[in-house]
Amino acid sequence: MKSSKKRDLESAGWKVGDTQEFLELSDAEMALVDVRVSLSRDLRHRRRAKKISQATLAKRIGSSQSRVAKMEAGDPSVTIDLLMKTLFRAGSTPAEIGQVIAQAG
Amino acid sequence: MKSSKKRDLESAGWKVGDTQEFLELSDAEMALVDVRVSLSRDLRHRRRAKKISQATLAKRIGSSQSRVAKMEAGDPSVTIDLLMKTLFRAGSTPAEIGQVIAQAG
DNA sequence: TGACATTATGTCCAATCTGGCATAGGTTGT
DNA sequence: ACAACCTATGCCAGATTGGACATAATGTCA
Repeated sequence: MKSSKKRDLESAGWKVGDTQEFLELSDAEMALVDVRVSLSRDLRHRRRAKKISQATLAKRIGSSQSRVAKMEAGDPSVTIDLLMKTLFRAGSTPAEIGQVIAQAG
Repeated sequence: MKSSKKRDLESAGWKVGDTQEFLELSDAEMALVDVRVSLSRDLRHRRRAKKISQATLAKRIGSSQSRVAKMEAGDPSVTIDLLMKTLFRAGSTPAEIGQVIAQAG
């Protein structure tokens, strides 16, 4: 595990702790985090490409600015289900989302 | 919406009701269901390819037979997060999962 | 048919999630 | 510096989820 990735996870709000404790994040769980982070970034890129604020996007998709912020931050309180639902609502296709996931990690 | 798809959703436990009520399932929500169903089928195919029972898989990934059954059935109580976590635990790669999602629908 | 394995369905409840609110922090333009 | 806008963070109540258990339904083989 590269320490840069550990910093990424920590800064995103994941309880990582020291190296020992870090091992409790199984491979599967880390892969899930990678997927979540990839979808988060995609959402942010797409919103910025449309040049709209988090608040505007939130209103359009029936959520709140704070939750959009957490989605884009890859916050642990955000599920992949919510991210994918949001991306679909924002117009993404299964092919695009699949592509993002295929390149996660 | 093809009535065959409506039957599929109903038989999978989704509250669909009549046509009017059915419209409440937005495009985004239906896309999500498609993703869920695709991942469900992939999980079942992979388990059968390994020739192991739901109970055996459940034990290996730290879940229960009933939940594995619900995962494979695309039950509404199963999230995409759980399906992806299960697939990762079973050895799938992001590329494989992304491919499945890209072809959902 | 009977015995056994496998899968499906229903329910429960602790844990997790989500929209919303409040507010803090940050950025931009004047 | 100020105002206006945008983003981040903390929190909460109501809703959803997931492992577990029981049990029903289905499948398989002799």
